[in-house]
Amino acid sequence: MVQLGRHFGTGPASLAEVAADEDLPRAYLEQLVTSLRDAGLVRSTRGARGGYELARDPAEIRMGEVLRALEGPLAPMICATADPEHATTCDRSARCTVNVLWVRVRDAVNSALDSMTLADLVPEPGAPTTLPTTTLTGALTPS
Amino acid sequence: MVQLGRHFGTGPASLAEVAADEDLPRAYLEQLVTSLRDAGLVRSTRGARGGYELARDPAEIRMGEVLRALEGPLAPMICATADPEHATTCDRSARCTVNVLWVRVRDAVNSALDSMTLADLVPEPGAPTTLPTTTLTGALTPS
DNA sequence: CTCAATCCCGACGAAACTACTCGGGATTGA
DNA sequence: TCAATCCCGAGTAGTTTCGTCGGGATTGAG
Repeated sequence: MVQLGRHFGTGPASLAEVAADEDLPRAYLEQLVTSLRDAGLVRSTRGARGGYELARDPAEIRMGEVLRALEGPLAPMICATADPEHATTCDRSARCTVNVLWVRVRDAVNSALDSMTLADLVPEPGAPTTLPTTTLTGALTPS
Repeated sequence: MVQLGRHFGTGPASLAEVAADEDLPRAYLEQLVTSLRDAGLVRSTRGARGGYELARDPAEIRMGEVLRALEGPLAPMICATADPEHATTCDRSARCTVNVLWVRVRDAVNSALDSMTLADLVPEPGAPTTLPTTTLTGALTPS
Protein backbone atom coordinates (compact mmCIF):
# COMPACT_ATOMS: atom_id res chain seq x y z
CA MET A 1 0.00 0.00 0.00
CA VAL A 2 2.88 2.32 0.71
CA GLN A 3 4.23 1.51 -2.74
CA LEU A 4 0.88 2.26 -4.33
CA GLY A 5 0.82 5.45 -2.32
CA ARG A 6 4.10 6.58 -3.82
CA HIS A 7 2.69 5.77 -7.23
CA PHE A 8 -0.56 7.65 -6.59
CA GLY A 9 -1.76 9.81 -9.47
CA THR A 10 0.45 8.25 -12.12
CA GLY A 11 -1.80 5.42 -13.23
CA PRO A 12 -1.78 1.81 -12.16
CA ALA A 13 1.32 -0.01 -10.95
CA SER A 14 1.75 -3.64 -11.87
CA LEU A 15 2.27 -6.25 -9.21
CA ALA A 16 5.60 -7.07 -10.82
CA GLU A 17 6.77 -3.52 -10.07
CA VAL A 18 5.58 -3.55 -6.51
CA ALA A 19 7.06 -6.99 -5.99
CA ALA A 20 10.43 -5.79 -7.23
CA ASP A 21 10.40 -2.59 -5.16
CA GLU A 22 9.27 -4.30 -2.01
CA ASP A 23 11.13 -7.58 -2.50
CA LEU A 24 8.09 -9.74 -2.00
CA PRO A 25 6.88 -12.62 -4.17
CA ARG A 26 4.41 -11.46 -6.80
CA ALA A 27 2.09 -14.42 -6.26
CA TYR A 28 1.80 -13.53 -2.62
CA LEU A 29 1.02 -9.90 -3.31
CA GLU A 30 -1.76 -11.07 -5.58
CA GLN A 31 -3.45 -12.67 -2.62
CA LEU A 32 -3.12 -9.61 -0.45
CA VAL A 33 -4.24 -7.17 -3.09
CA THR A 34 -7.36 -9.22 -3.69
CA SER A 35 -8.53 -8.45 -0.17
CA LEU A 36 -7.67 -4.79 -0.61
CA ARG A 37 -9.66 -4.65 -3.84
CA ASP A 38 -12.65 -6.37 -2.25
CA ALA A 39 -12.51 -3.77 0.51
CA GLY A 40 -12.57 -0.98 -2.06
CA LEU A 41 -9.17 0.38 -1.15
CA VAL A 42 -7.51 -0.27 -4.51
CA ARG A 43 -8.77 -0.38 -8.07
CA SER A 44 -7.49 -2.86 -10.64
CA THR A 45 -7.02 -2.51 -14.37
CA ARG A 46 -6.75 -5.73 -16.30
CA GLY A 47 -4.79 -6.54 -19.42
CA ALA A 48 -1.46 -5.28 -20.67
CA ARG A 49 -0.27 -2.06 -18.98
CA GLY A 50 -2.76 -2.82 -16.25
CA GLY A 51 -2.11 -2.93 -12.53
CA TYR A 52 -3.39 -1.54 -9.28
CA GLU A 53 -3.85 1.95 -7.91
CA LEU A 54 -5.29 3.43 -4.76
CA ALA A 55 -9.02 4.03 -4.96
CA ARG A 56 -8.71 7.18 -2.83
CA ASP A 57 -6.13 9.77 -1.88
CA PRO A 58 -3.55 8.35 0.58
CA ALA A 59 -4.62 10.96 3.14
CA GLU A 60 -8.13 9.52 3.04
CA ILE A 61 -7.05 5.95 3.73
CA ARG A 62 -6.79 5.15 7.40
CA MET A 63 -4.34 2.42 8.28
CA GLY A 64 -7.06 0.72 10.26
CA GLU A 65 -8.97 0.19 7.05
CA VAL A 66 -5.95 -1.38 5.43
CA LEU A 67 -5.23 -3.70 8.30
CA ARG A 68 -8.83 -4.72 8.79
CA ALA A 69 -9.08 -5.45 5.06
CA LEU A 70 -6.04 -7.70 5.24
CA GLU A 71 -6.54 -9.32 8.60
CA GLY A 72 -10.24 -9.19 9.28
CA PRO A 73 -11.73 -7.65 12.42
CA LEU A 74 -8.82 -6.69 14.68
CA ALA A 75 -9.43 -8.15 18.10
CA PRO A 76 -7.08 -9.65 20.67
CA MET A 77 -9.61 -12.38 21.46
CA ILE A 78 -12.64 -13.88 19.74
CA CYS A 79 -14.87 -12.62 22.55
CA ALA A 80 -13.93 -9.02 21.70
CA THR A 81 -14.70 -8.66 18.01
CA ALA A 82 -16.37 -5.36 17.19
CA ASP A 83 -17.95 -6.70 14.01
CA PRO A 84 -21.21 -8.41 15.10
CA GLU A 85 -21.08 -10.52 11.94
CA HIS A 86 -18.00 -12.38 13.14
CA ALA A 87 -19.16 -12.47 16.75
CA THR A 88 -18.60 -15.79 18.45
CA THR A 89 -19.19 -16.33 22.14
CA CYS A 90 -16.68 -18.57 23.80
CA ASP A 91 -18.07 -21.17 26.18
CA ARG A 92 -16.25 -19.54 29.06
CA SER A 93 -18.07 -16.22 28.73
CA ALA A 94 -20.29 -16.90 31.74
CA ARG A 95 -17.50 -17.10 34.31
CA CYS A 96 -14.89 -15.04 32.46
CA THR A 97 -14.39 -11.46 33.62
CA VAL A 98 -11.54 -10.55 31.32
CA ASN A 99 -13.63 -9.45 28.36
CA VAL A 100 -13.56 -5.81 29.49
CA LEU A 101 -9.81 -5.83 29.16
CA TRP A 102 -9.82 -7.27 25.66
CA VAL A 103 -12.37 -4.71 24.53
CA ARG A 104 -10.12 -1.94 25.78
CA VAL A 105 -7.13 -3.37 24.00
CA ARG A 106 -9.16 -3.79 20.84
CA ASP A 107 -10.29 -0.17 20.93
CA ALA A 108 -6.78 1.04 21.69
CA VAL A 109 -5.39 -0.82 18.70
CA ASN A 110 -8.07 0.33 16.32
CA SER A 111 -7.77 3.93 17.50
CA ALA A 112 -4.03 3.87 17.03
CA LEU A 113 -4.37 2.47 13.54
CA ASP A 114 -7.15 4.83 12.57
CA SER A 115 -5.14 7.79 13.84
CA MET A 116 -2.70 7.44 10.96
CA THR A 117 -3.35 7.51 7.26
CA LEU A 118 -1.41 6.04 4.41
CA ALA A 119 -0.19 9.55 3.61
CA ASP A 120 1.63 9.57 6.93
CA LEU A 121 3.65 6.57 5.82
CA VAL A 122 4.35 7.40 2.20
CA PRO A 123 7.82 8.94 2.04
CA GLU A 124 7.83 12.32 0.33
CA PRO A 125 10.40 12.19 -2.49
CA GLY A 126 12.26 15.31 -1.34
CA ALA A 127 11.63 15.66 2.38
CA PRO A 128 13.20 13.41 5.02
CA THR A 129 10.96 11.06 6.97
CA THR A 130 8.84 13.42 9.04
CA LEU A 131 6.62 12.76 11.98
CA PRO A 132 2.99 12.39 10.99
CA THR A 133 0.69 15.32 11.59
CA THR A 134 -2.66 13.73 10.84
CA THR A 135 -4.73 13.28 13.96
CA LEU A 136 -8.37 12.43 13.68
CA THR A 137 -8.09 10.56 16.94
CA GLY A 138 -9.61 11.79 20.15
CA ALA A 139 -10.96 8.28 20.69
CA LEU A 140 -8.29 7.01 23.03
CA THR A 141 -10.10 7.84 26.26
CA PRO A 142 -9.68 4.70 28.33
CA SER A 143 -12.89 4.82 30.34
CA MET B 1 -4.50 -15.10 37.75
CA VAL B 2 -8.10 -14.10 38.29
CA GLN B 3 -8.61 -17.31 40.20
CA LEU B 4 -5.58 -16.61 42.36
CA GLY B 5 -6.95 -13.10 42.82
CA ARG B 6 -10.18 -14.45 44.25
CA HIS B 7 -8.16 -16.64 46.54
CA PHE B 8 -5.91 -13.80 47.69
CA GLY B 9 -5.23 -13.68 51.44
CA THR B 10 -6.37 -17.22 52.14
CA GLY B 11 -3.13 -19.07 51.56
CA PRO B 12 -1.98 -20.87 48.44
CA ALA B 13 -4.34 -22.49 45.94
CA SER B 14 -3.30 -25.73 44.31
CA LEU B 15 -3.17 -26.03 40.57
CA ALA B 16 -5.74 -28.80 40.82
CA GLU B 17 -8.20 -26.31 42.30
CA VAL B 18 -7.54 -23.65 39.71
CA ALA B 19 -7.72 -26.23 36.94
CA ALA B 20 -11.10 -27.40 38.18
CA ASP B 21 -12.49 -23.88 38.62
CA GLU B 22 -11.23 -22.66 35.30
CA ASP B 23 -11.72 -25.89 33.35
CA LEU B 24 -8.19 -26.00 32.03
CA PRO B 25 -5.75 -28.93 32.06
CA ARG B 26 -3.54 -28.89 35.15
CA ALA B 27 -0.40 -29.76 33.20
CA TYR B 28 -0.92 -26.76 30.98
CA LEU B 29 -1.44 -24.41 33.91
CA GLU B 30 1.84 -25.66 35.29
CA GLN B 31 3.61 -24.28 32.27
CA LEU B 32 1.90 -20.91 32.47
CA VAL B 33 2.39 -20.48 36.18
CA THR B 34 6.10 -21.16 35.79
CA SER B 35 6.44 -17.99 33.72
CA LEU B 36 4.39 -16.07 36.25
CA ARG B 37 6.56 -17.29 39.08
CA ASP B 38 9.76 -16.42 37.22
CA ALA B 39 8.33 -12.93 36.70
CA GLY B 40 7.72 -12.62 40.43
CA LEU B 41 3.97 -12.33 40.13
CA VAL B 42 3.10 -15.47 42.05
CA ARG B 43 4.73 -17.34 44.90
CA SER B 44 4.77 -21.10 45.14
CA THR B 45 4.70 -23.39 48.17
CA ARG B 46 5.87 -26.91 47.60
CA GLY B 47 4.75 -30.12 49.21
CA ALA B 48 1.37 -31.22 50.50
CA ARG B 49 -1.10 -28.38 51.06
CA GLY B 50 1.11 -26.28 48.84
CA GLY B 51 0.09 -24.28 45.83
CA TYR B 52 0.35 -20.82 44.36
CA GLU B 53 -0.64 -17.38 45.56
CA LEU B 54 -0.26 -13.87 44.28
CA ALA B 55 3.00 -12.24 45.31
CA ARG B 56 1.31 -8.84 45.62
CA ASP B 57 -2.11 -7.37 46.18
CA PRO B 58 -4.30 -7.73 43.06
CA ALA B 59 -4.57 -3.95 42.88
CA GLU B 60 -0.80 -3.75 42.53
CA ILE B 61 -0.61 -6.16 39.61
CA ARG B 62 -1.04 -4.47 36.26
CA MET B 63 -2.45 -6.66 33.54
CA GLY B 64 0.41 -5.63 31.32
CA GLU B 65 2.80 -7.34 33.71
CA VAL B 66 0.78 -10.52 33.53
CA LEU B 67 0.57 -10.56 29.76
CA ARG B 68 4.19 -9.66 29.25
CA ALA B 69 5.18 -12.42 31.67
CA LEU B 70 3.15 -14.95 29.70
CA GLU B 71 3.77 -13.76 26.17
CA GLY B 72 7.05 -11.90 26.24
CA PRO B 73 7.44 -8.33 25.00
CA LEU B 74 4.12 -7.28 23.51
CA ALA B 75 4.73 -5.88 20.05
CA PRO B 76 2.75 -6.12 16.82
CA MET B 77 5.96 -6.57 14.83
CA ILE B 78 9.56 -7.60 15.58
CA CYS B 79 10.74 -4.16 14.53
CA ALA B 80 8.71 -2.58 17.33
CA THR B 81 9.78 -4.40 20.47
CA ALA B 82 10.28 -2.05 23.42
CA ASP B 83 12.65 -4.43 25.20
CA PRO B 84 16.11 -3.76 23.71
CA GLU B 85 17.17 -7.25 24.78
CA HIS B 86 14.83 -8.87 22.27
CA ALA B 87 15.44 -6.24 19.61
CA THR B 88 15.88 -7.63 16.12
CA THR B 89 16.12 -5.43 13.09
CA CYS B 90 14.41 -6.79 10.04
CA ASP B 91 16.30 -6.57 6.76
CA ARG B 92 13.62 -4.28 5.38
CA SER B 93 14.15 -1.56 7.96
CA ALA B 94 16.04 0.66 5.53
CA ARG B 95 13.19 1.16 3.07
CA CYS B 96 10.29 0.47 5.42
CA THR B 97 8.39 3.48 6.76
CA VAL B 98 5.76 1.61 8.71
CA ASN B 99 7.69 1.24 11.95
CA VAL B 100 6.17 4.42 13.41
CA LEU B 101 2.76 2.86 13.13
CA TRP B 102 3.75 -0.35 14.89
CA VAL B 103 5.34 1.60 17.70
CA ARG B 104 2.11 3.51 18.21
CA VAL B 105 0.10 0.32 18.25
CA ARG B 106 2.55 -1.26 20.67
CA ASP B 107 2.29 1.69 23.05
CA ALA B 108 -1.48 1.75 22.77
CA VAL B 109 -1.71 -1.93 23.67
CA ASN B 110 0.69 -1.68 26.59
CA SER B 111 -1.03 1.42 27.93
CA ALA B 112 -4.41 -0.25 27.72
CA LEU B 113 -3.13 -3.31 29.55
CA ASP B 114 -1.28 -1.30 32.17
CA SER B 115 -4.35 0.82 32.80
CA MET B 116 -6.11 -2.10 34.44
CA THR B 117 -5.05 -4.17 37.40
CA LEU B 118 -5.95 -7.68 38.38
CA ALA B 119 -8.23 -6.21 41.03
CA ASP B 120 -10.35 -4.72 38.25
CA LEU B 121 -11.00 -8.21 36.94
CA VAL B 122 -11.47 -10.18 40.13
CA PRO B 123 -15.21 -10.44 40.74
CA GLU B 124 -16.20 -9.19 44.19
CA PRO B 125 -18.19 -11.92 45.90
CA GLY B 126 -21.15 -9.66 46.76
CA ALA B 127 -21.14 -6.86 44.23
CA PRO B 128 -22.09 -7.29 40.58
CA THR B 129 -19.43 -6.87 37.91
CA THR B 130 -18.58 -3.17 38.13
CA LEU B 131 -16.65 -0.98 35.77
CA PRO B 132 -13.01 -0.58 36.78
CA THR B 133 -11.98 2.63 38.48
CA THR B 134 -8.23 2.20 38.45
CA THR B 135 -6.54 4.61 36.06
CA LEU B 136 -2.82 5.07 36.29
CA THR B 137 -2.75 5.74 32.55
CA GLY B 138 -2.03 9.18 31.19
CA ALA B 139 0.29 7.59 28.65
CA LEU B 140 -2.13 7.36 25.77
CA THR B 141 -1.11 10.59 24.09
CA PRO B 142 -0.85 9.65 20.43
CA SER B 143 1.74 12.18 19.32
C1' DC C 1 8.88 -42.58 59.15
C1' DT C 2 6.07 -42.95 55.52
C1' DC C 3 3.18 -41.50 52.08
C1' DA C 4 0.22 -38.79 49.49
C1' DA C 5 -0.24 -34.23 47.79
C1' DT C 6 1.80 -31.02 45.75
C1' DC C 7 5.28 -28.32 42.92
C1' DC C 8 9.11 -28.78 39.38
C1' DC C 9 11.14 -29.79 34.88
C1' DG C 10 12.15 -31.04 30.19
C1' DA C 11 10.72 -33.11 26.23
C1' DC C 12 7.24 -34.37 23.04
C1' DG C 13 3.00 -33.85 19.89
C1' DA C 14 -1.14 -32.24 17.34
C1' DA C 15 -3.80 -28.65 15.38
C1' DA C 16 -3.94 -24.08 13.56
C1' DC C 17 -2.03 -20.34 11.42
C1' DT C 18 1.07 -17.64 8.38
C1' DA C 19 3.51 -16.80 4.53
C1' DC C 20 4.06 -18.41 0.43
C1' DT C 21 3.77 -21.49 -4.11
C1' DC C 22 1.54 -23.37 -8.20
C1' DG C 23 -1.02 -23.83 -12.32
C1' DG C 24 -4.04 -22.32 -15.15
C1' DG C 25 -7.75 -19.06 -16.92
C1' DA C 26 -9.64 -14.23 -18.42
C1' DT C 27 -8.82 -9.60 -20.27
C1' DT C 28 -6.82 -6.12 -22.90
C1' DG C 29 -3.29 -2.89 -25.19
C1' DA C 30 0.11 -2.89 -28.79
C1' DT D 1 -2.42 -12.20 -32.48
C1' DC D 2 0.19 -12.25 -28.47
C1' DA D 3 2.36 -10.84 -24.46
C1' DA D 4 1.43 -8.50 -20.25
C1' DT D 5 -1.39 -8.26 -16.97
C1' DC D 6 -5.08 -9.43 -13.48
C1' DC D 7 -7.96 -13.34 -11.51
C1' DC D 8 -8.81 -17.53 -8.84
C1' DG D 9 -8.66 -21.64 -6.11
C1' DA D 10 -6.00 -25.14 -4.23
C1' DG D 11 -1.82 -26.78 -2.06
C1' DT D 12 2.25 -26.64 1.26
C1' DA D 13 6.35 -25.81 4.51
C1' DG D 14 7.55 -23.70 8.68
C1' DT D 15 6.21 -21.75 12.96
C1' DT D 16 3.44 -21.07 16.83
C1' DT D 17 0.06 -22.28 20.18
C1' DC D 18 -1.92 -25.19 23.16
C1' DG D 19 -1.57 -28.96 25.33
C1' DT D 20 0.38 -33.95 26.88
C1' DC D 21 3.52 -37.09 29.28
C1' DG D 22 6.55 -39.06 32.57
C1' DG D 23 9.11 -38.75 36.15
C1' DG D 24 11.67 -36.27 40.03
C1' DA D 25 11.87 -33.16 44.44
C1' DT D 26 9.64 -31.33 48.60
C1' DT D 27 6.82 -31.24 52.46
C1' DG D 28 2.70 -31.64 55.79
C1' DA D 29 -0.09 -35.05 58.06
C1' DG D 30 -0.81 -39.35 60.19
